[in-house]
Amino acid sequence: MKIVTRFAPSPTGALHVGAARTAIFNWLFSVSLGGDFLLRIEDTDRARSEERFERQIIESLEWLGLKWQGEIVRQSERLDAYGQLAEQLIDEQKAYRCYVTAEELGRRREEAKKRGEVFRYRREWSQLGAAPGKPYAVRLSVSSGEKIHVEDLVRGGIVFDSSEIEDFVILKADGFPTYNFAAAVDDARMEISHVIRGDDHIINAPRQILIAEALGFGKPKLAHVPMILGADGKKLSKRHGAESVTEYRLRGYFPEAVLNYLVRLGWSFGDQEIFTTEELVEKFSLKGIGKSASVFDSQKFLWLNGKYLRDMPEERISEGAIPLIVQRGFPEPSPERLRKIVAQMRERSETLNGIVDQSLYFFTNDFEYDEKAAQKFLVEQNGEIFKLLAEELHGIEDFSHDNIHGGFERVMERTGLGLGKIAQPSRVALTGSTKSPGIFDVVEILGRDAVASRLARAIDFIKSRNA
RNA sequence: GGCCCCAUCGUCUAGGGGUUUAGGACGCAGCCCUCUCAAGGCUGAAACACGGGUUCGAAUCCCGUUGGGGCUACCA
Repeated sequence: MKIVTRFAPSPTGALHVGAARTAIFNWLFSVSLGGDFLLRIEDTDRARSEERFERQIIESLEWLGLKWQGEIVRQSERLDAYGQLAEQLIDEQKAYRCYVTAEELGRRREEAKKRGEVFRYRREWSQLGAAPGKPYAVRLSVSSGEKIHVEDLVRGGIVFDSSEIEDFVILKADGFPTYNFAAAVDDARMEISHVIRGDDHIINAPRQILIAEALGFGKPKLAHVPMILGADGKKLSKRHGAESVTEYRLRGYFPEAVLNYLVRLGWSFGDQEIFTTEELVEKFSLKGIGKSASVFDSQKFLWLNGKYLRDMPEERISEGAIPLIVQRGFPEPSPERLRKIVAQMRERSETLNGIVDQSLYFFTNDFEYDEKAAQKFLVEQNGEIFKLLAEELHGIEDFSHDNIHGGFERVMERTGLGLGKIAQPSRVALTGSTKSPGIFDVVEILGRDAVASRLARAIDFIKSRNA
């Protein structure tokens, strides 16, 4: 059997990490088995679907490197097909027109709830309010008292009682299919062999099976993967903060890291934490998927991204950093200088944005002193050190790490102080804070002029403060 | 409420009857390295939800309880 999977997002928002993981699982499954991975846009909710979301989802998929085969299928472009199939079911008496409005139904549901009853649509209401030309929905006739067996590749067999399922709508009054109908029809039409989707769809499985059976279509194999929960244990959603792939891209995460983190949420391969994409393709299988929901841990995600950051070819980091630097209003540094900054900062950051945000003092002399740091280190006796240091560094011909080290050594000799006593105040004078790469590296990257002016600035600062 | 799913450290997970003093990872704590911060290395604290079975033996199998989650739309 040819393996065909699909990712079927509805364009009602950015690509959510939960949806992204579903896409990743489908993609990995098909790629690892030499099958096809298709993309279908489920834009049957006219009110909520927007084209910009579709574009955003596609962009995220491309960014993650999830390539699909063939044309994108849009359900909104296939209205005729769903309509026809619905008509066919009506002709075969497997479905019928329902004239009861959604509002009326809502009212009845309310009432039933008040009485503590479970509301289920009854066929006898179908002619309620029927009139020529009046809009209607199409409902599937569901006979009660039957067992519907769902074979799930992750969970095993699940049995539903058809009595629990009302005659649900397959075609809305606006002529659009409902999710269940469109999905069942398209999965068959696109010859999807395996449907891998979130746990929250388990409940839809029997309905889609009913539709496929009514239509005489084959049924794809099903695999329901556990959901991703927020830190509060609830279904991950907008209120959990950064939850879209776009968001993480903008925060300076790498696509490989996003892929790696997401795939490990709910799937595992022994003890392994880090996977290249090639390894994932090689090692992925449905067997590794767990059954319980997982909590999205942004700290581990950050750590993983940092891991990738430390391993990544330098050029790629530099390339990614340039726009961020420019975006913050600084001129683009020379490649050599950027290379040095990146080499230092990649050890101290987790994301691309982190690198840039933590190295602002490399790009401007006009930075603020950290208040506590200034309090402690920009004091009278250190002013003398800055003067000596300025002298020693000024005389250095070749402004390299080793020669700078020598300059510091001479200051140490002249003052009788240890390196720490000199480096730390200098760090504050040069970077405004007590945290930075090694002081010789900082000095080298800054260059003679910036170092001189910053030391002078610190000396002035001390003076003005004492005045 | 009804239906469905799930249950190993705080979190992601390994383990699927004896190999287990339950392993790894994030996070946390300590130590080492060290000019600070990181990175890196080492060490530590930290879990089989509970109750019944089955079995010579159960984290592993079964049942129940409890807890959590999902769905309950002319949303997907």
